[in-house]
Amino acid sequence: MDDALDAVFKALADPTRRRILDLLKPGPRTTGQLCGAFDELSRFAVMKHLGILADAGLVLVRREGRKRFNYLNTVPIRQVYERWMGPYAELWSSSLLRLKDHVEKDLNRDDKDGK
Amino acid sequence: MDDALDAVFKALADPTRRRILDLLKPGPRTTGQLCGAFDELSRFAVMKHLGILADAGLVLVRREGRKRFNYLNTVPIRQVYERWMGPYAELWSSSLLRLKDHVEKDLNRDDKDGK
DNA sequence: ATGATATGTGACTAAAGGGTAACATATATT
DNA sequence: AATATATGTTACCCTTTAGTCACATATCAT
Repeated sequence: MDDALDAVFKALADPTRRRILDLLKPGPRTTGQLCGAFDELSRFAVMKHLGILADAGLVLVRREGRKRFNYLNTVPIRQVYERWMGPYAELWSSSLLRLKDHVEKDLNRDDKDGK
Repeated sequence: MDDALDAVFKALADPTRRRILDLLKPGPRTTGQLCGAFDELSRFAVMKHLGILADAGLVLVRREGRKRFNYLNTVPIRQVYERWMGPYAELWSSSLLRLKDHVEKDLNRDDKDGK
């Protein structure tokens, strides 16, 4: 039981990896630059996270000499979004409005029951 | 080191939970209905997953008698999307185009080096 | 009330994954 | 060639978590 975006979700599950993506948001950074941003972590921990992000396709890598530039790739994030926001879902607004109605009905029920 | 959406990402990390969200996409389902869709899993495993999804705010719950209706809430997913697709990121197209250029440069370099 | 249905809880097990330390390779610079 | 810099690898520890079993509670129908 496993879907295509599994690696992406697993990658996004860790806060350190999300912070890495935050750091890559303005533009590419080398591995060393990223390590510098994590004083509390070993260099290798950061590299491991970068590897997981790269396997998931969230980070694209370009090597230049002894430097490795890491790029944020937002395509998988867009796919995540579309998975549950796509056309087959109930419309966001109508869905929430309907739940709001239900909850209000519930509150009324609770009031009547004196809970 | 922990951000506001931590529970959401943790919740999305498991394929069973993503399947549950898929099942809720067309509309609300009761817990029992969801259990029926997972022959290979114990009923309690499904309930545990629903609890995690509810804690993350991805599933909203309305109780009616002995039934519990589970609703998909897409708001956190939209927040995930906006975190890295927002205005401070490099534009999706330009970012990818720039990387494409870099990769092509890389390929040329490799060719020259005869790798 | 009583049985059937639907959901909630406590304790435990086993695998996955984040962390470090020590070691290895590759590239630039002098 | 020799040193410093930047990145890659192997082996191990420990916490987290997905899973089960057994038991408990609440609601509907007769």
